[in-house]
Amino acid sequence: MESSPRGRRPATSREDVARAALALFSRQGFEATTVDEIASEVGISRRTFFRYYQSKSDAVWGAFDAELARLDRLLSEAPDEEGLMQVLRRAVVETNRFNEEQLVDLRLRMSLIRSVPTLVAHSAVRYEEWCDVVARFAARRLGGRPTDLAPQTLARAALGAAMAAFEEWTRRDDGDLTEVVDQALALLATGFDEDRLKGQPLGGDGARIGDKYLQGGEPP
Amino acid sequence: MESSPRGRRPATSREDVARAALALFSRQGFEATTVDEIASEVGISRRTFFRYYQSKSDAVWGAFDAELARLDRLLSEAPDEEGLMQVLRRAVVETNRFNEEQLVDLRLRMSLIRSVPTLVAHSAVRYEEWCDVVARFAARRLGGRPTDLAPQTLARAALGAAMAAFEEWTRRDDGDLTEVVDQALALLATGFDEDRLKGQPLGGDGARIGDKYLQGGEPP
DNA sequence: GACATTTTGGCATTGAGTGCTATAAATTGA
DNA sequence: TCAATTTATAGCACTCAATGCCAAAATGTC
Repeated sequence: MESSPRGRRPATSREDVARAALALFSRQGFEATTVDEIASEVGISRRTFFRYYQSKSDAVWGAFDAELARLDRLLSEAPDEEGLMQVLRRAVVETNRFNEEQLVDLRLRMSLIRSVPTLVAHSAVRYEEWCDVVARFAARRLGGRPTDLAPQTLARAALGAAMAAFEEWTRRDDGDLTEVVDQALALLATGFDEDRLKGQPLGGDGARIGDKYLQGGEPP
Repeated sequence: MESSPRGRRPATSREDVARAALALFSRQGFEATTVDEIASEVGISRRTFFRYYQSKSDAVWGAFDAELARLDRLLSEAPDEEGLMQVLRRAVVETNRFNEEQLVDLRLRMSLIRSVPTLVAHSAVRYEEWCDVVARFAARRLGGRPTDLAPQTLARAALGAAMAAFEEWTRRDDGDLTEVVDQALALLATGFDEDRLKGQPLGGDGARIGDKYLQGGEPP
């Protein structure tokens, strides 16, 4: 099947390195873990670690690239009849459907990403790639270039919604990730109109937005 | 007037350090500028630089803390009758009203922040503080805690809109910052509904949203 | 076995950031 | 004027991430 690989075989894989790194991070903390430790855990040299991941932070992001590609595909393949926000909502929810094992890992990753300052910082770089994908989609739908105000605003706002959903999901130990993501994006589509938020029913499952999104809100 | 300061006088000020740093960054680039250079430019030691700013990146953020406090005040003092998004929109626009001299600096700062990866990363940390302020406001208005999904989604989405506005303003050399910020937040309040985006008039100045926000969008 | 290819390891270097300690400069009070 | 106190600074040592460079190891090919 595979064309014969020519030179020396890799001593390990990106996956194994990420696994070892994540284990160490969760055991002794991100900052307290040095690259040397990760490297020696996997049996490679420090120098080689940096050939697998550009930075210590990058090791936390696992297969994010693949997820991005999937989001891009989902957004591109959506039928034109389906509305802008509806496609976006469905695509983002879909890319966040994981099995139990993946979810355990993801929860660990996300809790690191949102609590360790170094990783909070680094996340901005990775999330920018996510925004680019969404902005390109928005530009196709709205017209204009991906760098224009409308696509950029939509992309960054959608990112914000997704981040809020992740944070909510990470903080609470129960709850379905896809459901929270769906709620956040639905919320975004309301334009945060107070009337719609507090009372009116929303299409789709017919639930009142207020029932699901406003924990402390009393009816007017 | 001032109570007499007790010990040795500071050799410089945060403002002067920031000014020198910014000048060097703009001349030779952020990465190519070392903390030693900045320090010696201001006539202090490297060690002392880190007593003025926690990191090299922080020097780019000038008086961001003051801006945050102002936003907080504007959001707190708004009348209850004024709608959620209207208050937010007005407050964010207001905190971004600067004079010509400040705008020159700001343009430089923002162009660094959005183009230098290290600063893109660091921005996430500072922007989180901004989100906290908005989330607290949203929680007061919507009920519940600032960490709940709705306030968090609104805060992060609003941040996204503001960032998109800054990016647009920084990229184009003309254009009024407050106007672009206002447009982005108005856009957010539409919920990105395609019908509203492409045709319907919006309250306030009565302009069609499509006229202002969609450069390439043709009427349906 | 010679050769090309790919990965790895080690070394040196740069530069950010931190902890510690001594010193300089300023006010206050006797 | 001198001592005590207070605050800011300078300098040193150290850790650690990240990068460039080059030699060595491992593998397939001819």
